[in-house]
Amino acid sequence: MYLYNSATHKKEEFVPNHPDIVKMYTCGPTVYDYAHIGNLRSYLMEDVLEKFLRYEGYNVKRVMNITDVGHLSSDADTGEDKMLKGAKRENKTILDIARFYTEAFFADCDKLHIKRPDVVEPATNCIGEYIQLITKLLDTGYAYPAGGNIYFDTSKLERYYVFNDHDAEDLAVGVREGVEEDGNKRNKSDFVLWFTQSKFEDQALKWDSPWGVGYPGWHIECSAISMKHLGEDLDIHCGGIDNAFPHHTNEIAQSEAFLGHKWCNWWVHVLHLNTPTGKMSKSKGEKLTLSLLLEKGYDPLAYRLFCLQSHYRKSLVFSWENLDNAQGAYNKLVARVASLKPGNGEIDQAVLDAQKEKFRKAMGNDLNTSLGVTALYDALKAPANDETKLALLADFDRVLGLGLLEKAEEKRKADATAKTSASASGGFVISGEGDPDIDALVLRRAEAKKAKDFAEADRIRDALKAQGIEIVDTKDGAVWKRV
RNA sequence: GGCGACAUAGCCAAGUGGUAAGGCAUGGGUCUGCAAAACCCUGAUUCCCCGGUUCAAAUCCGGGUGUCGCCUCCA
Repeated sequence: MYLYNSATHKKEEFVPNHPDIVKMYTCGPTVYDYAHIGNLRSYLMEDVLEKFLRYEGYNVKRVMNITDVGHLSSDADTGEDKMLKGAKRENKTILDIARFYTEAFFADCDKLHIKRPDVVEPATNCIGEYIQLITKLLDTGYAYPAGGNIYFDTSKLERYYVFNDHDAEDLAVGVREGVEEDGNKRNKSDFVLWFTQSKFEDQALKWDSPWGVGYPGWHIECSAISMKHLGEDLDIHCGGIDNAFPHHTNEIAQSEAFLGHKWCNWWVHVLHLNTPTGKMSKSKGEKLTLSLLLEKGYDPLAYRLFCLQSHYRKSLVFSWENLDNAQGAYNKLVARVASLKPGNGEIDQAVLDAQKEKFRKAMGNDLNTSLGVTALYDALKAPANDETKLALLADFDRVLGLGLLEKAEEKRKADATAKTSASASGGFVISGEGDPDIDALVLRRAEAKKAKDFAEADRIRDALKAQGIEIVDTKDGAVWKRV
């Protein structure tokens, strides 16, 4: 497959270091609050990448960290730590909070059909590894102590700004409010590997180290956790675009200084989901969590479709109108799949192969998920029997993860249940929950219709609608449901 | 201020030099007492702007403009 590499700014043919395995690392969530759907977009697109690699026959080992140290006590993040404060009042420890939001994160992932990585490692599990890494960097002269902290010396590297042509002089330190230049640094771009002088007054988690009691810097966890589980090299490192600098830049600096050789070949960055007014994480309005989408009646998989219709390297604007579009498209897709009849003839191998090739080509071109979704529609329109179409849909869904066959099966079952629970009266069938009062009204409306008293029929329909009950006529009778 | 990405219909988008896929929405039709659902039909003389190369440019080159991101918390 061809995959865009942020490190070279080019689409390149993907070739893993070892033919038998693809080593993949993902920067995981900071678990101090619920993830918003913009966070989840990144994990969703990375999930598609992993699934496509598997689809192409690769063995994938994927590792994800959980950031549960370093940021939790920060007050810099405007008001976002309210939940943490609230939880503190409830006598929960930071680790309880981390556990709670880690579980919430994976619960969201489940709903979006995002596969759990093979290894999930909390940052607080690997203090020994960080110390080992930092010790070697100090021994080899890549790191230095200053003001109680250990810093990485970026001037020791031939090339520090690997993603962009930054110039140290151009970096505007202090552009953001609350960020002050650290006088201990030898170079503007140096960064902290180990803190003993806490930036935050109430840093709750601390560990002993050769340099004093403290806690690790922001970047060291990803390098150490990756090496712990994937060894000295890495095929693909993923994350949101905001991580490219400085987080990933610093990871490369410390990892390659430690290893003495090239570390990771492919850097995959997912662009942001924005609101019409700007960046999601800073939006002032309601926090867009997956739970909120569910409360409003959206299917999480409609959100997945919404993401898949766009491309991971393009920023995407979220609006309720856009999500409505996606939900409508998803419902139609499920309905069309549900109307296919299984066991309808033999699979047509020629059609199957031709359609699969189109899908592979689309997805293999830097994960063109928009064309991947088009392949679903092409499969539904293919000149073949239903058995072939179902086989294609099942095949593509291994990567797209839209759960189309499962949803279609649910829909078929629900329709069948409604039919069997229908009560018949004089040949007129009423489907619903079986409420006798409502059934009686529906029947009265049917009789009014039969007598061509449409005014009365519409009156009953409107009256029920006022109670939140909708009647839909079918050729066998009427179906009512609460909306 | 510096660096980077992106710009195609109301919206999401495909497109990698040969005359603008697909999806959603809209509008029209069939069906229905009406409605809903379903099905059929429907849309860009043009791809942010201005130049250039070419027989031919959404695609290549140059110059603008706009939007978004990063510049030590961020997916």
